[in-house]
Amino acid sequence: MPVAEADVIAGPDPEDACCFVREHAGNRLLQLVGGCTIDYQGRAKSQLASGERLILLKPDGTLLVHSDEGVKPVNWQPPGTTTTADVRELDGDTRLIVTVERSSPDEIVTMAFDRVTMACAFDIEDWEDLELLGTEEDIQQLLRLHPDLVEEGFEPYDMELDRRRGPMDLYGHDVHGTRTVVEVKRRTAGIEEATQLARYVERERDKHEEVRGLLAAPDVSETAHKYLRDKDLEFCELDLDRLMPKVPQLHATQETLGDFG
Amino acid sequence: MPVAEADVIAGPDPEDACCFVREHAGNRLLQLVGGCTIDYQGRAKSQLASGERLILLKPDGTLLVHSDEGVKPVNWQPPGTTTTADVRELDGDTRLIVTVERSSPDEIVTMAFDRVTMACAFDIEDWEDLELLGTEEDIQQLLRLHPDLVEEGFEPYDMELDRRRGPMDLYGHDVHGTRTVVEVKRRTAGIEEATQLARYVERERDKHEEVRGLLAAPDVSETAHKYLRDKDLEFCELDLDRLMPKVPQLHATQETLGDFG
DNA sequence: CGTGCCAGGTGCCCT
DNA sequence: AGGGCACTTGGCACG
Repeated sequence: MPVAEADVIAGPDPEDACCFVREHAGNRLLQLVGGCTIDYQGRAKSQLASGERLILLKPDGTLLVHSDEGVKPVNWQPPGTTTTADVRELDGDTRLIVTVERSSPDEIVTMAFDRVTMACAFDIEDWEDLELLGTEEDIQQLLRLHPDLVEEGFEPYDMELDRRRGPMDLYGHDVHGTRTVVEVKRRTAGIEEATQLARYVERERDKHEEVRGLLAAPDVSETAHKYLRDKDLEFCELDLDRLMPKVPQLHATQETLGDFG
Repeated sequence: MPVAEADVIAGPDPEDACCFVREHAGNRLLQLVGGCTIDYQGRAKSQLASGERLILLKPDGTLLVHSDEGVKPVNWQPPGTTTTADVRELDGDTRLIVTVERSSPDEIVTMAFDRVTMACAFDIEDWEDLELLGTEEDIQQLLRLHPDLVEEGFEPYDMELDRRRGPMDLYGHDVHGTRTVVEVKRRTAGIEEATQLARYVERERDKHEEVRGLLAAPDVSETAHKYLRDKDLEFCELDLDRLMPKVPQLHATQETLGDFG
């Protein structure tokens, strides 16, 4: 297996940096570190005065501009962009100008460097997909398998491949045979989640005599709880500490089933 | 001004890489490129089989793990983490293990490298704040200044420093003196945005005789439009192409005002 | 493609 | 710290 070497150049002049970008953009994972101004125009518009940043250009056309703080890039562009590098005279200096643009929506990010500290490029190949456990989907499926964790006697309909019933997470009937809509959340439910449940239940109440609505979440905000009571809906506390440990088995079971399906 | 040089080492062995991480983590912007497995345990849980990735560790404790595609990091941690580097025997190989953890919530990301292609560290200092134009806040303020763009004769209350009236974007009365709540959106409004307006208006209708509700957005989904009609609410189309160009003046005006305030 | 909705969402501001 | 909400949200699945 060939070890892809990293090309690194320290403190290149604008011309060298420009060639470097042209050579590797859209091809390898390209990095630029240096002082630059950044302008963005597209869905919104932004300007960023000169400062030192790390620029990442992925082979798929993704742009990321990171400052020294925080998770979110200070500027970015989604995959599918095209990159241009040029050298221009600006304020009597020769500068590297890198633009990254895309269409629909039309957007452009322009980076004007007053100094390039480092440029490097390398191949990274990643064939693996992230396996994520503990999503809302996981919790839903657990509750489908163990409906008593929602409420004693609750029995969900099988909506596996029948989304025509609607976007409800769980739909079934309670111990008294009353239709019951359940909206599942993996974290503290707020007013927005309560509203979402209310909307689903309202639709069902238009069609049927009596419909209960349950918001199943590890916690609920006070405002949301009040809203639920106003709308004749209920909160159902989920004990994530008990549920989460069951998730790995669930995934294991599904892999096994996959062998047959 | 001292030019911060980048420290770069290519293909370090695990021990060297370990020292490098210990030396720079939490101090400079640290990068690792190489093949690794990644495990995350915290609010959820994830596993990622061995593949080549770019790891970024910012001085503020932010962790970013990027693969070769997409805007979102495949794993991450927000600022405030602590980093540990160790060398361990695993499957008969000596491997670099880097862990990044934090508390409240308790979370840990563990990276086990089977190869480090490159490690580098450098200082980037960025004192500048992004100036973003065309946010929802901008559009709100424009409409406050030019209420006729919402509707002929609309007059908003001055809620500048009085949030007690509620979280409504705009609140005023129309040409007939009828109370009118306006929810502003910068992009196509969907069912969620319609629901949000409905919630605000419902509260006001509980307190007052007659209240109109306007969803002001560049567009609205069909479902949302229907929902608005059902709830006796209205859609108000915003012409962003006409509004956006006015935003720069708005910001300029506010800077000027800032000189006096 | 539009529309809805989850996300380990993140970040901001307010109480 | 809790809570509501915008975000150049991004990403996916479905009609």
